[in-house]
Amino acid sequence: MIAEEIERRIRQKVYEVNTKLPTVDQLMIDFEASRNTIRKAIEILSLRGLVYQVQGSGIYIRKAEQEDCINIGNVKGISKDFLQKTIRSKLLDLTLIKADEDLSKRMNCPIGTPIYRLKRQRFSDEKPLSIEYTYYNKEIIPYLNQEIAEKSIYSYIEDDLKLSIGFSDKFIHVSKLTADEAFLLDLPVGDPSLIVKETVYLANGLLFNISTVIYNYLEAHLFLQSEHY
Amino acid sequence: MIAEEIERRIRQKVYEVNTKLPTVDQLMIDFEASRNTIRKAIEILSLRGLVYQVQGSGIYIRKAEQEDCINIGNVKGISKDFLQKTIRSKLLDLTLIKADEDLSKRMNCPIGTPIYRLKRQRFSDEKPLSIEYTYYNKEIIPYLNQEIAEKSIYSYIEDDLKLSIGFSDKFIHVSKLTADEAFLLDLPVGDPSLIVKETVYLANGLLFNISTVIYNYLEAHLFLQSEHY
DNA sequence: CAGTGGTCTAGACCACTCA
DNA sequence: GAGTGGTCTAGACCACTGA
Repeated sequence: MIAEEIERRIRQKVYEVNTKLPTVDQLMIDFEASRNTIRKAIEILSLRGLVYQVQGSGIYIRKAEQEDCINIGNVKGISKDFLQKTIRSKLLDLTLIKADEDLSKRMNCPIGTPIYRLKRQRFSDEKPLSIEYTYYNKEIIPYLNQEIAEKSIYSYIEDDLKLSIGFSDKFIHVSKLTADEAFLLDLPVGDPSLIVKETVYLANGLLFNISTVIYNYLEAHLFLQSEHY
Repeated sequence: MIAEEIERRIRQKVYEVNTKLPTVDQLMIDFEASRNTIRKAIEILSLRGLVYQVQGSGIYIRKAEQEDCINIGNVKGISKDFLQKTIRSKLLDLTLIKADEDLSKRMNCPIGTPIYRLKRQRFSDEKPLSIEYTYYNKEIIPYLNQEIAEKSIYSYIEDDLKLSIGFSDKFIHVSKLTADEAFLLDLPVGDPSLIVKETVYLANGLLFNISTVIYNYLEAHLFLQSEHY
C-alpha cells in the first residue's frame, strides 16, 4: 500500500521539486512505518523502474518510461502501456479444446485436459498491432466467455477468481510473416515478424496460461527496465 | 553471500531431493542468520528466476532456464548465457571520438565529450550472431584498449575500476538488414533484423554506456523471466 | 562530519497449505 | 492444527555522499 501511494505521488508529481524523494527517515514519519517497511516499498518501486537509490545521497525519480512502447518487464498484459494510443482488441475465436500431445507438453498438463483457446487481434490507433494466440487451462480458469475475453482477462482472474499471478517466462524471436499473419497485420508476406511466447504461472507455481503474440514489426517497440542484482 | 551460496547449492543439485529448498527456519540455522536476511537472499534468487515461494508450502526450485537463449533480464552482457555454445568476439573498431549532437543527447552529456566507440562482431559456434555498436563515456570509463575490449568490459568496470553497475533501459524492435549488416551476418539484404538498444547507468545514476546490437534473427532467441510485482 | 541509504538482528503475529 | 512463508516493528551499526 505504501508503494502504491508513493507511486501515485510520483505520477502526480507531488515530489516534483527536484526529482528527489523524501528521505527514508522522513517517509517513516509520513507513513508511520518502520524502516524495513519503507525500504521494502521503495524496493518495489525500484523493481518497477520508477526510482533508484544512491547510498549516502538519496532516492531519485527515474526518467519516465518511453511512451508507445510495450513494457515486457511485467507479467500482465499490455493494457496499461501505450499511454498515447488507443488499443482496440478484436476477438477472432474462442473455443474450448482438448490438449493434444504438443499442448499438453507446453502447458504441463495431461493430454485431453480442457483448454480455452483464444485468437485475438489488436489495433493501435486502428493500425493492426498484433495477433495473439492464448491458451488457458480450464481446470484452473474454470470459465471464460466472449465478454470476459474482450475485457481484461487478468483482472477477471485476480479480482473475480481471486487467483494470484506469480511469474512468467518469455521467449522472443524474429521470423517472417506467413500469408495468414501478413493478411491480418496488413503487411507483405515474408516481411519480418516479432514473436513473443509467454508461459505464465500462478503464485503457487501452477502453469495456467501460455500465449504466442505475433507483432507488426513496424508498430511494436518493446521496452524493458532491469536492475543489477 | 548467502544468496550466492544457495545458488551454488542449487546449481550443484545439493537440494535435488524433491526440488524443494529447506524451510526458512532451517536456512536460518544453516547460515546462522536472521529471518529477514534469509528472506532477502531468497528474494534475490526469486528475482533471478531460480526459485519461487509458496506461502504455507515451501520454496521451490524453478525449472532451469532455456539453453542457447540470450537472457535479457540482466544488465550485464551475454557472456554468461549460451551455455552450450562457444561465443567468440571480434573487435572491428575501437576509436575515441567526441560526442556530436545526437550522441550527446542519447548519452546525456555535453557535445564534445570524449567517447569510446566500439564495433564488435560476435559468433556462436562460428556462425555470425550479432553486430554490436557500443559507446562509453570516457569521463566515467577513463581508459579502454583492445585487450580490455576483447575480454569482459563489465568485469573491468566492476573489478578494476571499482564502479557499480546500477540499472538499464532496453528497447527492442525489428527492422530489415542493411547491406553492411547483411554482409557481416551472412544473410540476404532485407532479411529481418532483431535490434536491441540499451542504456546503462551506474548505481549512482550516471549514464556511462549505450549500445545497439543487431542480431542474426535465425540464431538469436531472447529470454526473460519476470515476477508479478 | 552530518545526513542518508544499506544491512542485520530478534521477536512477534498473520495467512496459507496440506495431511 | 502443525508447519511454513509473509509482514511488520524497534533498534543497532555500517558505508557512502557531499558540503
